[in-house]
Amino acid sequence: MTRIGSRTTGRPTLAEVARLSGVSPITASRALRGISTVAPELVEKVQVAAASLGYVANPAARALASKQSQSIVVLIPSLSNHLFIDTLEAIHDVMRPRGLEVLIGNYHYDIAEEENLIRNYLAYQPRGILLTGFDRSDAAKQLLASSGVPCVHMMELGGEAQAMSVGFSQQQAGRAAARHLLERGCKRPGFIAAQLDPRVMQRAEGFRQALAEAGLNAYGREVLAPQPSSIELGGELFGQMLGRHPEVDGIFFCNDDLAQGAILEAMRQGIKVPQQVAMVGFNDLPASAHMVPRLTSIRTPRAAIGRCAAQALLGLLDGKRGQPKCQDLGFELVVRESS
Amino acid sequence: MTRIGSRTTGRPTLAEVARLSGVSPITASRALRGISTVAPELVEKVQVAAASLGYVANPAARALASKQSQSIVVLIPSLSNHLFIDTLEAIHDVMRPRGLEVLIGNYHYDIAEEENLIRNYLAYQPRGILLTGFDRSDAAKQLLASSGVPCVHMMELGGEAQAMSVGFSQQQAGRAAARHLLERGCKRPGFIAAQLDPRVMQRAEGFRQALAEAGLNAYGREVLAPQPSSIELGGELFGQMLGRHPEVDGIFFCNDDLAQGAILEAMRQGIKVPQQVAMVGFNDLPASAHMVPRLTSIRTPRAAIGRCAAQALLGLLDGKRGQPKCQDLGFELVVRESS
DNA sequence: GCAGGGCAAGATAGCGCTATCTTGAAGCGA
DNA sequence: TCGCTTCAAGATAGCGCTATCTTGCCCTGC
Repeated sequence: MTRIGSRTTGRPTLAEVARLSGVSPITASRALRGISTVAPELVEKVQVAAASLGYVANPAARALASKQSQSIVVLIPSLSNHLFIDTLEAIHDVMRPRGLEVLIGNYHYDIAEEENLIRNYLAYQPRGILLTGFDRSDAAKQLLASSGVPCVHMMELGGEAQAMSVGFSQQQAGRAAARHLLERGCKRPGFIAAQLDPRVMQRAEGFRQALAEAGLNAYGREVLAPQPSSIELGGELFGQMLGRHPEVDGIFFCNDDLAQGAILEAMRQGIKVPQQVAMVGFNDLPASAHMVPRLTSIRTPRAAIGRCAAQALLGLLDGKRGQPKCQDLGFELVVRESS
Repeated sequence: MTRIGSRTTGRPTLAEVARLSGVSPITASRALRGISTVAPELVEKVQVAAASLGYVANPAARALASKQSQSIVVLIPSLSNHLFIDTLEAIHDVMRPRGLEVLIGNYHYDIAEEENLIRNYLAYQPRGILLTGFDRSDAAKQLLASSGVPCVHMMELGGEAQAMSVGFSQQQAGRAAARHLLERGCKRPGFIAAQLDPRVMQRAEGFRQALAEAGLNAYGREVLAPQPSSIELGGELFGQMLGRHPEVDGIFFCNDDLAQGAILEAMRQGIKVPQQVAMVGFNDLPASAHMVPRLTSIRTPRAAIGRCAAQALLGLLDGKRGQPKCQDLGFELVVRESS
């Protein structure tokens, strides 16, 4: 009879599996972990016993004994933004089949909150950490470095010399947008951005560079807002742009939702896109291809970044050598009706 | 000197905190957990020591010793759908300040996968589980029941007698949409749906009931597709509706993205909304208020459901009695230009 | 035939915490 | 003053696993 009221949980333990299959607990442990030194017929017996008891190993005990959890941590700056969802799902798709739990930390674009999350999540002894970009507090970097937990950086490239990164050049993407507008004959291009996180500012920098190279005033027509980007804000900022710079004939938006809001606002105001103002978005969100007019956008490999970053991390865990430090997955200008 | 190469992790332990503050480990443990039987000056000393060492308790050890993790599990059918993001964020906002980790399980609308996730997540000995709806395998229900882990069901109401639920009546929402179309003078209303999960079908049922009560053929004009809903699919299904039932003069969409796709498709085809076809969406997603025409929709309390469900679960954990079994948070018909 | 190597299986000893029991000093009334 | 309760603090004993060391068997080869 089971002892009721003891400190036990009622869940079957490895010891019970071992007893049922007539081996020692350590052999049962090895059998279930697929360690090859166990005889095939014992493995079979143990698996049958485990299945019949509905045994699932206690992750806490496992983590404590082995000094390693089966979890990996992903730190992202926002969940409400559709962007990171695709990346997260791809990460899940890679990690779960390997039995790794994905712990998600959302730091709401707040460096201090990120540092805090890192401190707390390191206590879980994760197998690895996936980070967004390179912009974090020195204390956070210090924590990560001294923990020895493998890290992969997503979205941006470069960063610290030793850092592993999977992403694309935000700056080049900004340049590509500018060049496209110029090629389409825009003489007075403008830039609308929100959130103003480091990646947005890199795109802005690329955009400005390309304008400067074309002999235009790089900072001529910009409307920047610190709040999170949204369709609603896109309409507003577009209105502000028209008020301040009525001559604008092409706009690059740092995110598609802003551009979508602007397209809808333009329709309300009877402004013709692209005849009066061309528009180029960023990220190629699902709605963009269906706007009227369909939105030209820079498609970013969000899912691929998640997948490759996850795989790179697994590579680090398996001790694979010779992995590239820096994976540039590029981006793609998808030209549609709005430009 | 610390022993290198031993089985230890290098992270500071409770024992070190205790040594540094001159108390026993158990007293340090109690001090850090805020257990009131420790003298204030000792608490202070322990906290100072912990801070100076950068001590963060090992969750695995804590979970193993106490038979309880500091995590709660949320099972949702999809992440890519914007719907559950709002709910998830609200749950996080309630749980994290209480020091609870949120483990997210996405079962991709697959009952078998959900059962599997439940089996695996129960091994974490979570403090509680938040579930989506009531539609799951008997084995899953059995697992949950015998685990004794408190559960709260989100999105739908009712279900099993003992179950705690926070949501709204999907059926009533479907009725409300139908009644609104009828009030607006629609004589030949139709219904477009995708995904066809249980909640969608409940809305369909409510919609049909209201039509029947008005003396109309309840199943007259329906276009149902099993694949996930999306803007693109909305345009397609709208096209199918027009092909099969050209007389349709008002459509209820089971999700806003379908309606958005239909509005955009209507614009392309030169079909006037609402003059030729009125449209009513569901969920009031962010873009809906900005469509041209602005989309009438049924606003669902997604964030509130997450928040209330999380609070209800905390209530169960704290052993609060007399909580309502069933919290109906209602919904709101937001009438805009499309109807 | 026997020493030695190889290797499957088991015994042992924790991992870093907390539940529970024990101790001892202080407080209090008779 | 004494015996009682009260309660802060500590000692002890695991939680359920796995790393590591040990055992003992079998197979070689000379």
